[in-house]
Amino acid sequence: MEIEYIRHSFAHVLAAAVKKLFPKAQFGIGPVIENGFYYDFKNVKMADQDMPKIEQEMRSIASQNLAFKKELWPASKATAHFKKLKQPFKLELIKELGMKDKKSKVGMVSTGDVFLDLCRGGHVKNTKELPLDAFKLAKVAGAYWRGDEKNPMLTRIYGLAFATRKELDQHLHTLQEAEKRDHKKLGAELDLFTFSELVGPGLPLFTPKGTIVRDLLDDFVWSLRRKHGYQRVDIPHIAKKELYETSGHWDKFKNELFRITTREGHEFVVKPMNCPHHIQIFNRRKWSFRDLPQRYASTTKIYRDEQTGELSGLTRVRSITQDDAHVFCGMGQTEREIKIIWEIIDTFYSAFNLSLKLRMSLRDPKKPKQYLGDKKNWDDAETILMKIAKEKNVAYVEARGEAAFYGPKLDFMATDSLGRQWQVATIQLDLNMPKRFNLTFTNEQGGQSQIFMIHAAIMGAIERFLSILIEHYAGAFPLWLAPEQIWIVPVSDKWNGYAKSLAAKLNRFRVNIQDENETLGKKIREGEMQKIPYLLIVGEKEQQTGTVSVRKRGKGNMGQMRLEEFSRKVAEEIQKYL
RNA sequence: GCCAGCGUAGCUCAGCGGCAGAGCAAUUCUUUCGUAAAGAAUAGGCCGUCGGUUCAAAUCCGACCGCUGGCUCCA
Repeated sequence: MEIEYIRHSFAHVLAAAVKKLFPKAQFGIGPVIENGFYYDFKNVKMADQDMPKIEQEMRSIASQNLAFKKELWPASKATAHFKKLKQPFKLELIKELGMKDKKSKVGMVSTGDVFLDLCRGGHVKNTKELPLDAFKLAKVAGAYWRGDEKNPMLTRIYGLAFATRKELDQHLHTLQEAEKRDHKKLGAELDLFTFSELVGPGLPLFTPKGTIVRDLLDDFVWSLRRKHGYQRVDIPHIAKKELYETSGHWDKFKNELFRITTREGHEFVVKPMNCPHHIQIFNRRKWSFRDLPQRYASTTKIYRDEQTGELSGLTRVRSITQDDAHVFCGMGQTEREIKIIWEIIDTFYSAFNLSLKLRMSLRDPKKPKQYLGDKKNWDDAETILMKIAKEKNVAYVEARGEAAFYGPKLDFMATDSLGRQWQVATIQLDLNMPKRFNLTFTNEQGGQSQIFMIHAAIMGAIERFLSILIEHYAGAFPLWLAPEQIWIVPVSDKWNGYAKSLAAKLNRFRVNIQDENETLGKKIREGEMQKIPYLLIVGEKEQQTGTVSVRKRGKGNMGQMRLEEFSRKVAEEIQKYL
């Protein structure tokens, strides 16, 4: 791939520039990534302001028409070379290449005479081939050597690189568009949620408008579940430590649990998950095969003590509202139940024009200690999920090591209007929790069989899903979801009375009257910026004829219409969605 | 948690050792308006918090709190 050569070559040029500007720099790795490249350095102290300097140096190096040349060196020679230059990371890499004997060779790539790097190759022939108008250093960040937090933190410089200037501009434009749609910004502008320093980081507070949207989303999920025999249950937000010791969460996530010690010294945990509570509801009595499946759903908050550095807007929070459901069934019912959930997921996401891709999240067979239970259970569960995906004839990517600690998952990835992918819904098949909690039912033969448990979240977390929706729609929610659907805008306050009478007639919708003392133009501008789906402009003409002038969001003036007709059309438009 | 950057009015930001500033928003008054910003006046500040340097700190230094972008983590 030509573009990969370009990006990789730029990484080397970046390293060469850093070597010149920071003689003490130690070099990590410099791979190609989506849209560009990065290179990791130690002993490089810099900030965003220093980037033009480095960029300039890169241009000056690249314009010297330096050839990229790969040679094979004996590992011992390369080791000696990097030892002399005090490059511990390169030495570690050579060691890790697993040289079998002394004759083993490693690749060394030179950029003219300015830089020599351990590298497998894949460059353009000469720096003169590099499109100097199509690259840009993007940002500086910290990154652990080899991605391990026990290792030293290096300075990572990210760069963007494309084959042409046009592609770079296009990408920069997309980034700009994404910034405009940033849910943190729109959330404040549209007054959907807020944070308080007194409440704490990662704990979003939802305003009246934001709460309307949350409730509508949750109602939608529930309307789909109810059709399939789900029952709502309600649970407390804390439980004794022992519940999580039994479930295995205590061992696995001890550090991320919010804990409470009562005045009598008992230890409680703020729930980080709902399954153990749902399990206790299921376990209140003995079940027969005739009673199964039992399907319990709760939309409820869970709390996880995420590290502060991981928190971000609504995407990653400490108080998470899950639309969580658990199905308790016999082995023979799992397939049907999973297909039902899958159908709900398809219906739900198509309502938002979000297309879904499937990820099969399986265990990493190399790390059995990370998972509960025995191999046979895991093999069974993974086989069932793969069989269903095959029957549905849906392509999927297999993600080894992405399973939950209690079972494999079908994870659904949504692609938004900017082409970005987000993990959303999840279906998890779990044979391990039922075992740990000893969940059984009486089968047709009168014996006891093990319960199979399915964890299902349609939105996943409402906070996160809302952030995706805000960015997907750039804040312009579809009519059924808009917290304010209609604004009635009197031309002047002489018509406030007429506006009031209209509002009363439209009270099945979410309507507001803009009767403050402002010019019409100002109020329309406000309405457009608040992304209100319909503005009804009313003045003398409208009052005399009993009509409204309809202005549709983004479309401008649609002309006059009888109120009844408008009302009917809006009702129809809402109906289309649900 | 780690690395880097940033915290000044409700919002967006200027000021960067010597009296705390602008636009928008808010309030009051004027205006009564026909499809994306009417005009005037008023009010609004522990310059994130605590400590240090200095005759003097929003400004320089340190710690903490918070935010942003990465890294690590993510049931």
